[in-house]
Amino acid sequence: MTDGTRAATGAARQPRADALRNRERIVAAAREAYAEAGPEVSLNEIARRSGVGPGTLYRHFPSRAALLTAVLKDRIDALCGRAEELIATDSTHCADEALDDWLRAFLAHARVHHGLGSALMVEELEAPDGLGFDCHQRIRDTATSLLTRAQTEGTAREDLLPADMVQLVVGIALSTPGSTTDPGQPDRLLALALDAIHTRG
Amino acid sequence: MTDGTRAATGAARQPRADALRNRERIVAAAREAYAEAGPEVSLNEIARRSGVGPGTLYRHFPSRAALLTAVLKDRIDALCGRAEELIATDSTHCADEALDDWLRAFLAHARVHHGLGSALMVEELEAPDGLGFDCHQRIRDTATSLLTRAQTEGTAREDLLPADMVQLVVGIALSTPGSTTDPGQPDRLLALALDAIHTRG
DNA sequence: TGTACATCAGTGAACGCGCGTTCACTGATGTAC
DNA sequence: TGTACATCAGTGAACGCGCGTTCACTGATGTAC
Repeated sequence: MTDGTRAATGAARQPRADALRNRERIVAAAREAYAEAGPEVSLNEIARRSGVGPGTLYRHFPSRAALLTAVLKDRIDALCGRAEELIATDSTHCADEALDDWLRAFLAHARVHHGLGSALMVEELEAPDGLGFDCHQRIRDTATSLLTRAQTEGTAREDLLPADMVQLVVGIALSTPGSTTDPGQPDRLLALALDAIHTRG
Repeated sequence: MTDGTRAATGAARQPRADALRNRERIVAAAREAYAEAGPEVSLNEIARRSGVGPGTLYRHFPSRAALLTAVLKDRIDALCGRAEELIATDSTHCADEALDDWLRAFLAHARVHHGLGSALMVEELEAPDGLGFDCHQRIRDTATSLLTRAQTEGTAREDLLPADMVQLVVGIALSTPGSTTDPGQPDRLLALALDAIHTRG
């Protein structure tokens, strides 16, 4: 008892089965709720959808940002992971095409989450608890890799900053909500952006 | 009394002096509050800043949209009025330059209002009470005139839609809030957008 | 000009609501034997 | 394997808060004379 009961063994107790289950349910409900109602949806509403009490939600995610990050992590991993894989292995794949494809996928991701990606970009940086920073950094890294490759190939503007490229696409996502009356607009705006990103000729 | 007391004379009573005064104070306070805290700022907060009771605010502006519109109307008039004037009179002024200048001013306007312009664009259309529609239409008309002129001169892409051009700039405003850590970014993003808008060569 | 009055703007307490958040209690489950 | 127990996750009523909105009452002021 002099050093506590846990430190002596050095092994943490296994997480309870119902805790894991509930955590998963909360994340799933949050994912749905965010997609339907945007990132401002209330935490009580998410708890209700999950079928858990608000206290349970708080136990798993002490802040709104923590939950947001948990929801995004999977998607961002998928989004960036495949791109990084492509960069590392497939050197024959056209750098230009890879960049365009990725930005297209990124836009789709940001739009389906009601500009939730941007919420992370914009808000999380103000709360440097390291939660949102990971996601943000991950996207920046991937964007940098893709852009640098295209620049080396000479198909992207030399003076373009990766952060600017990302932010431009985030802007498109924010200005074209899911309820827009013109479903073709996001693609047209992205085409414009890609046009600006590429070198002329 | 058979036809009411007012209809007989046909003249409406002059608005009271304090009513005009308060209306002006509310609009001024709202303008400040929106610029500082964004378009989601509470109506009670605006009333507090104005030094009037909440009831007074409601008497003048029955909905949030009505107040928003009143705040924007002046600025939008200024923004669009001068452009339209230029178009009508100064045919020697380069169409290209006029378009760029106007989009630059439009971006500055949208940014200082925390994407408030976009709030109008996006939300107001859903409540077709004619309040937000005026502002939206005004901007679209100006954008169309400027773009058409540039297209005639051959300095803007033929396939570009005015609505897309506006939306792209709105996106830049939304993705670069006033608190951004990179004050040069909005200009750089606009330069990219302008690049996409213009024809190559 | 001065006065009486009808009109209508201003007031602000109050309501109901949903939010974020807490906490004392209950109960499930991982672990040691 | 089975059992006792300590741990810790779950619960959900409750709190304080600020919001949007209302409304009975007060008071300012435009108008008629």
